[in-house]
Amino acid sequence: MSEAAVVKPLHDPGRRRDRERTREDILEVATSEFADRGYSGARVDEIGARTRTTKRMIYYYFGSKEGLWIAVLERAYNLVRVAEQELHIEDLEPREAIRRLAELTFDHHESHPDFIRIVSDENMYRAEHMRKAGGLASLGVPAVDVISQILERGTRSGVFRRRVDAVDVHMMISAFCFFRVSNRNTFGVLFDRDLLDSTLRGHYRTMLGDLLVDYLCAKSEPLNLY
Amino acid sequence: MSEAAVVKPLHDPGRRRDRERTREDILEVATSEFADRGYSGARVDEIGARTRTTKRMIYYYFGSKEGLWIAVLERAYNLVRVAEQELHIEDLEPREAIRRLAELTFDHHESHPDFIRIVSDENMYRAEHMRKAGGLASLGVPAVDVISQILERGTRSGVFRRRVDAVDVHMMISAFCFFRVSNRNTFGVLFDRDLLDSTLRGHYRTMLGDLLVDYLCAKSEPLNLY
Amino acid sequence: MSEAAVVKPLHDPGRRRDRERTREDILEVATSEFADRGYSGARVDEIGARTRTTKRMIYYYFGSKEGLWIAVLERAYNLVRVAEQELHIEDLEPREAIRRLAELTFDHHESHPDFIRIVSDENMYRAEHMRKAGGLASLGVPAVDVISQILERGTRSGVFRRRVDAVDVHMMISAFCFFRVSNRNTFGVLFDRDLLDSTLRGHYRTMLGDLLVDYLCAKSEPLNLY
Amino acid sequence: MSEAAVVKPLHDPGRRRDRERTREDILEVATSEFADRGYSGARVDEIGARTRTTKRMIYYYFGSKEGLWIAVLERAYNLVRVAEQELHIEDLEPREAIRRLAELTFDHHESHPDFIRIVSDENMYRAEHMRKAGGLASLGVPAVDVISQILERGTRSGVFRRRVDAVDVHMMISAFCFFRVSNRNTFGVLFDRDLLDSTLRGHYRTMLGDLLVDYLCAKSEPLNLY
DNA sequence: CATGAATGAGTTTTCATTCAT
DNA sequence: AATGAATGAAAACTCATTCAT
Repeated sequence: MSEAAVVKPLHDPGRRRDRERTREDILEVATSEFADRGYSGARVDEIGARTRTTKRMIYYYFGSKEGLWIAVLERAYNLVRVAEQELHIEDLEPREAIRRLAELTFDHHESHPDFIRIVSDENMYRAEHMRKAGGLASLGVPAVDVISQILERGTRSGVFRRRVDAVDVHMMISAFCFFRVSNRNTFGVLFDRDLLDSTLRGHYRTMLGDLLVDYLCAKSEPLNLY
Repeated sequence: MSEAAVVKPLHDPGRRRDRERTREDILEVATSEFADRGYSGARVDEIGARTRTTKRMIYYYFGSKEGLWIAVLERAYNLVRVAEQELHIEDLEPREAIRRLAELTFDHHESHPDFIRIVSDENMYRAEHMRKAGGLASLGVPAVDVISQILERGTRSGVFRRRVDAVDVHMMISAFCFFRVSNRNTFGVLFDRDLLDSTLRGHYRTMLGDLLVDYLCAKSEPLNLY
Repeated sequence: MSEAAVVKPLHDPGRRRDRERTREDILEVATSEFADRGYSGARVDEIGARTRTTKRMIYYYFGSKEGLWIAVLERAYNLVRVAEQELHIEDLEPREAIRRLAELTFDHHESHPDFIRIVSDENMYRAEHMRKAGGLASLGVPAVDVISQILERGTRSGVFRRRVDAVDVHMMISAFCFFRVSNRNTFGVLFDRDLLDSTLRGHYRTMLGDLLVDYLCAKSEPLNLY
Repeated sequence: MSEAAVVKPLHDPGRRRDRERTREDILEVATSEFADRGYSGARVDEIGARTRTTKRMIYYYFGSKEGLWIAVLERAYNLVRVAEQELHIEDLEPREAIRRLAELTFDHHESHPDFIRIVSDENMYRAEHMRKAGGLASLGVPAVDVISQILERGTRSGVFRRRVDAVDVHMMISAFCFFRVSNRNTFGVLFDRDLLDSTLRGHYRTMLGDLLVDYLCAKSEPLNLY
């Protein structure tokens, strides 16, 4: 079908334009399209076509395809941050707390494959857009602080005998959860196992907790990161 | 620079043509270019220009950009398989064997960032090209067999008390090693830590071994995968 | 001459853009170019260059070379239909009516060699594009109805004694008129006669009428088509 | 599939090469391919691939795609000429003779659609290749001579009262027979009738004879061609 | 603010043909 | 004479972006 053939009832001129609604509409469509085809593979035309308005508005609001991608990235990370803040594990026993934290990450990754795909692709661009964005630098610090507190409590109480760095714990959790989603497809072909098979969900969720707890509780030399 | 400005002896008339050499030359350049810019972002023109021959030969030998990508994927995975076959850990103590295996994977991922980027991008395409390729299905089985043997020995000797599945062990190792490279950039921005910092190399290499050994040696319920 | 050397005001900024004018402009140029070189031989570049706008607009409005060809076909047949509707022969004596109808067809074919060439080429493609087009199926029915009425009147009045099918009469007329134009060149080489020689025009025009009238007025067995 | 991937057992080096067999093999394949896709649409690669030998031999024997097309044209017309020479109608009653001649043409066109398609396409090129070929000029004369003799006998005997030119009779026959095959597809779409439907074959074959006989037997003014 | 039309610069792919033994 | 590898030029098509009201 030719480009010119696209005829779409544009939004009702009699209804008050809502900038925020239009922006949000575009961002939602763009997130889905970028996640589906990657930054380079996504088409501005296609995003525009799936929007309530037209392609022209993308340039109106975001300036360029890159500007749209950056806005999508910022929005995606902010949604994660909001989710993290809903976790309340201050009073849990340290081993249980680390399990709950890991499970939250596990669940969030599973339920946000679009986010994983966008982050994956941003890594293909060596995070250059995140660096441009500003406001994303050190966005992970609060999450690490939560881990630090758990580790501190566990160490004080003696259940965590290994000396570990909170960022590294976060990395272990992320690696496990991220890989399971991001590499699902190639892993499936190579090993004939679908890591997202719903019957395996509990298995992997428990495994992650065990992995962390076993590691943290084992005795180790004092940590010397650098 | 315009294409026309490139002055290059198109082929050496005095040298015997060699299908395999030409193909391999193209594959090497394509691997690097695809890794650098992704499938969609890479340019056939550019790949051709960096080759001993011309863009035209890409179509002569591989038919299309997609055909070239598939050939690159097949070659990349076969190089991994060859590396795996050089590992000889039959006689090592089980805990030491699993550490050595993990370290091999760790080292290979670190020294082949191109491979990681290509696999990442193939996951963006939901491994559709790998499925088309044929010959890549179940390519991972031999690697899993090695793990199975280590686990069996460790279980028999009593050092491994946890019942685990070999594919899952492979997944843990891969997730750790893959994520460290694939997500280096976004992780760096969010947590201000370069996972590939050379001074941290030993730290993470040891961490992976500890993680696995702690997990495998801990006592567990009998495994029931499904 | 290289494309780059063509200096052309790409569009007149002072004049209102007009979808229909642009489309029609492209269709006219395309008709001429397709007729001249055939579907496969015509060049999108060349069509674009002869247009008020650029090659890009061909894709904007018609999506592909094939889409343009289909649009050209539809337009060409619709022009024929319009011409047919201007014929008013209801009150003529049947033999005279059939002559006038044949002469209209004769004249139209002679004055629209582009149309003949395009139809010839579409037959090379087994009319696949016409089938895709839709809207062209049974487009000939009105023309056949006109013939049916003449035949009916002629039969009733007794001047047409042969029982004939209207579609077949149309076929005879078309075959004669079409061949004269479509096969002019090979016929000229083989028989050293130019069927379109202007001094022969009246000769062939009369011949067609005679052929039909002689046939229709001759006595025949009852028609049994199938 | 890439070009390079074509692996075909070339002809047996131990068997004596037969130039003529190879040429004829190529010509047959080329005729079929040219008829199927037209001159411009046919691919030298594809013709080569369907041959016993390789594409390279086409250039070896025919010099170019155009050279091959010319050779195909010459061969096609020579096959027609051979067929015409098998007709023996010297002793038939003139009306019967003209019917038999027309039927021979009718049958030949029906059974050689490849020939019709090639001639159609050559007309798209304004017979430029036939003019280059040489040996095809006035190739039709013998066929016209046969008609001249029939007309002469019919006129002498008084059954043909119309004064007609032999070339024109040939044209009428050709137009009818050629159109039925060449325009089968577009006619089918426009009028929902397949002119080559086998149940209509006798109908059209008889119609052509009637058309000619009615015309030739009708009384006319003296012929004055120019 | 909003928008339909338009577009320059690439990008993949194709094709007849030639090279070099 | 025969052939496998190679190729320059051009072709169709795509894409993010801007024009002009």
